[in-house]
Amino acid sequence: MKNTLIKDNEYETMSTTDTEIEWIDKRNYVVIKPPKEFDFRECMVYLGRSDIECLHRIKGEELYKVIKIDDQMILLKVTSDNKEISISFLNKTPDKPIKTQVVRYVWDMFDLGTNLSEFYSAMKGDSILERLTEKYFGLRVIKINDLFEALSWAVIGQQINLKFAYTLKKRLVEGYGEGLKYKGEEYWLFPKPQVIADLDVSELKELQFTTRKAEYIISLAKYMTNGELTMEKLEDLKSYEAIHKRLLALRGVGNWTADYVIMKCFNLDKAFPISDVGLHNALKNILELSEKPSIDEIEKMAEKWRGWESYATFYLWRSLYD
DNA sequence: ATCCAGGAACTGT
DNA sequence: ACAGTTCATGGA
Repeated sequence: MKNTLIKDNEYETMSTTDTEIEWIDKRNYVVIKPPKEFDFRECMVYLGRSDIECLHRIKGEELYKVIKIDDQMILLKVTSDNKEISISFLNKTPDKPIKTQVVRYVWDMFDLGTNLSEFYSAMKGDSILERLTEKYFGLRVIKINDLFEALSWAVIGQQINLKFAYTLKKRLVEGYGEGLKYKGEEYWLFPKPQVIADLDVSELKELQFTTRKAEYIISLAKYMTNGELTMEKLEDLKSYEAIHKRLLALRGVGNWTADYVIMKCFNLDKAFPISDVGLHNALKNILELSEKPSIDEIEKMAEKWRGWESYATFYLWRSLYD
């Protein structure tokens, strides 16, 4: 992580694996320069899809979220006019090394390193996606930087309606996560696997988790705390296929969960939760079908999406919130 | 009341 | 390999 200070009030750059992040340190806030294919409002529509989401708060066009870096709870307010993304530090102004990590966090959360123009040109001529890429121009896959959170959230969402899924997540977060109070409101972090690993199934059943969901999440937490399952180990596998196979070996993780997690935690845009009911409903609506399309039919439609299945899925999900 | 929900494991063939 | 069954509870 090298930072080159150029001049006061000019962008300094931070290199990532594939791009450079341009940003400015303004003391109690920082400014990031996003790529031109970025629309903050479109991303906020997705972020605002549940009114009981507990891991961030939306007020008007402002996103509030607490994150933890180097053992410090940092409450962020994120806003953007699409030319700049501004990140304000509300509860404390961190030092420079922490700020660089916050910049990376927000950069990754909005998947700003992906070249969306490539996606858009690949979708030209596609009967479904071309229209969506125009309609939702600048929408980016909202990532989850915590593998355990992504896995747990996917397990929670298995075979139950989304509203109840959010209720379960809220109970888990407020029961076992760390919170920060600021101006009368609470902000939460997703629980650490170390905490969940020591729970008994009965403790999660009290929150109305089913026995299976409780078993899955506790065993995933154990794998993560004993080091069998880490982000680093998965990244070392490199390919989508290898990571997918590794995730499938975990109890409670099937095809849908593996693809969902890869989509939310990795920069592998071919992850494709093809069995997803939301995806099916989006296609049914857009194509004005009387029944949801079959997997075979979706595979046929998705031939043109090859390499961009995650983004195609995400744009279809977005269409559910119009 | 009935059906389904951002599925996955288990069982039997 | 593949299809059918079970899990389990809330929401519309």
